[in-house]
Amino acid sequence: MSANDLRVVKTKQALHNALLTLLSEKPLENITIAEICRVAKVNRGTFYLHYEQKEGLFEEYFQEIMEDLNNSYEEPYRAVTTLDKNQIDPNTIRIFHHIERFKMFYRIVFSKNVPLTYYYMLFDGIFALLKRDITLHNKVHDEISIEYYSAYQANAIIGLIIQWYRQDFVDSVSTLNKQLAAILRIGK
Amino acid sequence: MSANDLRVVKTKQALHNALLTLLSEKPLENITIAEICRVAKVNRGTFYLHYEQKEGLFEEYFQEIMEDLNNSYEEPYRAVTTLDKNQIDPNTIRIFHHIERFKMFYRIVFSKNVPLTYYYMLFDGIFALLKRDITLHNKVHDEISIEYYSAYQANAIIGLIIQWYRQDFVDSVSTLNKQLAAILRIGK
DNA sequence: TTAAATATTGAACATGTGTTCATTAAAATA
DNA sequence: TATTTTAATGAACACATGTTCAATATTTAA
Repeated sequence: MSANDLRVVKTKQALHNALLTLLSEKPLENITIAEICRVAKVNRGTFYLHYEQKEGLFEEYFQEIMEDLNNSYEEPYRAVTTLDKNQIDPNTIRIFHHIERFKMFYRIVFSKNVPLTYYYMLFDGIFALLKRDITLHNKVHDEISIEYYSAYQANAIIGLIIQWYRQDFVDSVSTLNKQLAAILRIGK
Repeated sequence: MSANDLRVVKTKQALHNALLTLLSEKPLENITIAEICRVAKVNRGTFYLHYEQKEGLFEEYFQEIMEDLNNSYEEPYRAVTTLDKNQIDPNTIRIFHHIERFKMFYRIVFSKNVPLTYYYMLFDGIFALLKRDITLHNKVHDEISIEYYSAYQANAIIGLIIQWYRQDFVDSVSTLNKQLAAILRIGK
């Protein structure tokens, strides 16, 4: 099943559109594979040729979103990231902008009936950014494992995002930036 | 459906035992409701009288486990918790002992195809413990929301647990305790 | 112990899941 | 363009899901 084959491209596109259409009507958990295929006018067997679950289809979108997250840090802004408490500037923190930008998706990612997969995708993304930064500035003592330290910091940030999500993202991006900056300032 | 009715008690017990039996054979995701009912010798319709999904059944176990977590902190040990970097002593941190004790369950909780529900149950448990401790010692500046701060710290600890889980809990409890203590010591 | 209350059962139904396989249609390539 | 390659289809299968309802069995309470 060559990814370049026009038939494959057309089929995936139809499935993508169908999922988007259905997501605007109801939550992912209430959408069935049979339904997606009916809307996409694609044979159900064909779906299984490309994906195992409807979650795999959503995952393809999410990967694009994770690329946006990475791109945020290719800019001169890279920051949260620079966990140096003395230099941090709330305005240079990009991650909350990213979440806000795609909050429609993150509402799905954080909903309680969805599998942990997406959570791990986000975790891995932030983990990688932080690890890169921590390694570059190697400001970690010998006794601390960079892996554990990165996991700690990455998930801590997601903790803020969870709290934010649970209030349906009512707080502003700048509130989140300030909270994080203040928290990091405590241990100074 | 009175929870005291002997028939209800017997039915739930049968379903619990069936789930445990099946979990020793295969992962939760591969277990079907129909299968649980066959093993439990309970009518499938009866299952739906008490639960909506197989996940609800697992949730009942997990609630007991969360009680163990809370009990850990009713002892004079309460600690992680006491996020005062100057006083922290790795040996007083109980949470990793708890995870180790129930690692069979946490392997399920953290597996990627399981719904986020259990993650949130753990998060809420740790969140509550930390919030209580932070409030008691109110060592937080005015600019920081206790909610955000608690969410940050709670999820940071879960970050360590995720990293631990991903290596199938090979590291010792004391390694985890030392890592956390060292990380907290950084911001001192 | 008897009567009333109610949890469980079994059967049935429409729909979804995941898989298979021969047939058809569309795309790649020569 | 003609030929080869291969993705998509439709039909069928066994099984799971979620729901309904009258009949039955167990428990509770009088």
